[in-house]
Amino acid sequence: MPRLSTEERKEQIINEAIKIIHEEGYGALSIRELSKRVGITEPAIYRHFLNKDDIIKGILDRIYHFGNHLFERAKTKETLTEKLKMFIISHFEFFEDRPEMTSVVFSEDIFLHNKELETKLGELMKQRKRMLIQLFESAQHEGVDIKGDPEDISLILLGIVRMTVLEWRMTVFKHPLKKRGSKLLKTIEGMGLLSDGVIHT
Amino acid sequence: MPRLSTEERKEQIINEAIKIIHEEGYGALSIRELSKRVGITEPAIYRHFLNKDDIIKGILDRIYHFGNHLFERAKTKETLTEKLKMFIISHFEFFEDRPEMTSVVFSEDIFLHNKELETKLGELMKQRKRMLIQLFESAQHEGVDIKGDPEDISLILLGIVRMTVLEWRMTVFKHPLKKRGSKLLKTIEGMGLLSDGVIHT
DNA sequence: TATTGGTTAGTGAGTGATAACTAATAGGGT
DNA sequence: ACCCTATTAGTTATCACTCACTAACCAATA
Repeated sequence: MPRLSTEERKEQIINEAIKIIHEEGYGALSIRELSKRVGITEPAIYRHFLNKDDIIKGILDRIYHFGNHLFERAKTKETLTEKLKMFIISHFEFFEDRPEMTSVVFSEDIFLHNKELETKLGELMKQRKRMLIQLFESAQHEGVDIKGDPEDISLILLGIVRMTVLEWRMTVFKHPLKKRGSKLLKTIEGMGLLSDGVIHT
Repeated sequence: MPRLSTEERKEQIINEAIKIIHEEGYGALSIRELSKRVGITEPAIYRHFLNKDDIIKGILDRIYHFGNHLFERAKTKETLTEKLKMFIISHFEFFEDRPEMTSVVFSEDIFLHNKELETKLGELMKQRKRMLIQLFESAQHEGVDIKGDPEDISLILLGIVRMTVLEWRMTVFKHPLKKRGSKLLKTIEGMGLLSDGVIHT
């Protein structure tokens, strides 16, 4: 077996870590099992990561970076409603493509009992919310009338995304998530939760 | 120290288990630590529970039983909106009184890699959703016009509750949850998400 | 006196991490 | 083109420790 560069190996290790968490739970994520799957020995893992928590940090980084991609994608759209819809649907697409990631996202307790990891997770959640709020505020700047506190609406939207993904996960990824999400979006729109409001000119 | 009855001891063990999960995470929930906190030895724990999973089952049972209480309380209200509001606010009250429980609720991954526990968690989530749907349907029966699929609206409401509690937890339980929830409910009402709709007579 | 809730002492299996050492690789000087 | 050297990616062997769980025995209670 050929030697890999640190970058390649790091990617591989994080991939396998995510898979283990998904398939057998965080409790089963041991350096032993991880090294077995990667195909190198335990100490070799420590060539690439300081310790176990450092690996978890790597996983969180991935989610964080995806957030930026999400935001850029949402901003390409014209109206506020379209931006929000893109933001939400992108989430569903992300998880539909990477179901393993749901296991990580719904294992928050992993992160909450280590200060460094907790901070990182907090930043991640704030990032998502800030993005949404920013979408609202820049629309407001352009004269769109938002009914309701952007902070509240952001929380509501994020809650909906989370719950939908959780439900999908609990039903063992049966129905297509994106389809379920689209139906939900229609319901939301029908109720007037997603609308561009009145434009003041 | 007087010997306790099984019922009392079981309660005590579950209480301490929840506390450990809350304070140090599920990873720190060991029979050793648990017995130390309860004030008995490790094997004594096994006099009251079959194994570790059996203790977790006990925790899930508590959440389940609270659900029934929740539902009864919601049904005392007159209109659909009031019922839904009561359902939501009761959740916030529950968690505000028992912040430790948030740690359990957001540690789903504990339950998801053991078939029996996974089933129990699935039932729990279905229970909550069935309750909401039932509220919608009995209102529909009385002629109230619901805009949107009750299934979808239920998911949205549950998502909102979860996200609000998660946010509260992430901010280290700072702001009063019930107050935050009330404000959120107003936003929701203002947006028309919670309304009794048109009554057909 | 029988049952129940407790004890002490011990099991095998698995944990994250480290010390000591080696094979592979990339780059610069001749 | 060739060797030499520093660095990097890997190895084997082992550490000290924790895990869930059990057998055997004992004392308090009903």
